[in-house]
Amino acid sequence: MLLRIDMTSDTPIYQQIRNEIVFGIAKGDTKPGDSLPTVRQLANDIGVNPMTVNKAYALLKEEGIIVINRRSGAQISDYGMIGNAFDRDFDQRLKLLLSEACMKGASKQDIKKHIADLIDLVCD
Amino acid sequence: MLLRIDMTSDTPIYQQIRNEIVFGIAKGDTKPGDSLPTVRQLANDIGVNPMTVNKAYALLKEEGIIVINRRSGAQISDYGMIGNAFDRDFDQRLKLLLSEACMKGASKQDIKKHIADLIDLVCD
DNA sequence: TGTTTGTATTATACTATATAATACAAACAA
DNA sequence: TTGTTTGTATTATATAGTATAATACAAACA
Repeated sequence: MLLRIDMTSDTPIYQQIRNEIVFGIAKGDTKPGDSLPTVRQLANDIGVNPMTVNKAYALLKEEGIIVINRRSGAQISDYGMIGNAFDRDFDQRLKLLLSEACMKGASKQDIKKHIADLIDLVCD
Repeated sequence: MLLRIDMTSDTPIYQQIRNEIVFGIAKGDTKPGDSLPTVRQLANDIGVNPMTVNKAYALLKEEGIIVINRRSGAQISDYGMIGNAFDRDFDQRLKLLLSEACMKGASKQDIKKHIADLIDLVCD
């Protein structure tokens, strides 16, 4: 479990941890049933406070992305069951991205092409 | 100039103001050369402190989206000249969205279709 | 000259983030 | 049972971001 964390980023560390795990799942590197490192282990690897990792795990748990057994630690859940992929928050963030690209002069075709390329990069 | 601001949102107000203006430009409601309300006027309309609006304007100016003449106020700049629409930050945010959709079980085709629909909604 | 503009300054309050040091109940191995 | 590891709760502290508030000032223009 190697997570790329940028300490200088505006994005909070616990959020980055959560995102990196999402990336791993989407790419297929991490699959349902796979175990995550313990809170203390991951905190030690990254070099942050255990409570920061705990916050990331709590967030993932709340989202239904992982399940936590007190002893065996955290495992990737059956994330296919979570619900609608395109909820309001998702659409809001997506609309903002599309608008920014549009505003900067990218054509609709440019955007679609660019996204199609990225999908193959990040999705399994 | 009607901006929809959500006071209960986690997104900072100055950020929401900036985003709403971006939406307006992408959709074609606001065009290069168009004037924005004065800092005090917009602050009064929305019901926030003038310095909050000023922060949004300063951000838009830094991004090259508006130009500011001390007397005549803020105007939409020729945003086509800003640079590459797909910079590192843009791709990072886009990858996260695509990964989340993938993780939740959406197929690549689903995602492309959904995005194609949204593009027509938000872009001119 | 006088008014409006964006902007700078200073102060205050609140919240989020992160670290730190403990502590505790649950789960399991011995 | 006993002992260890797990996630988690608690409390305290420090820092930074956000927002408001009250002024003040230089630039632009009628």
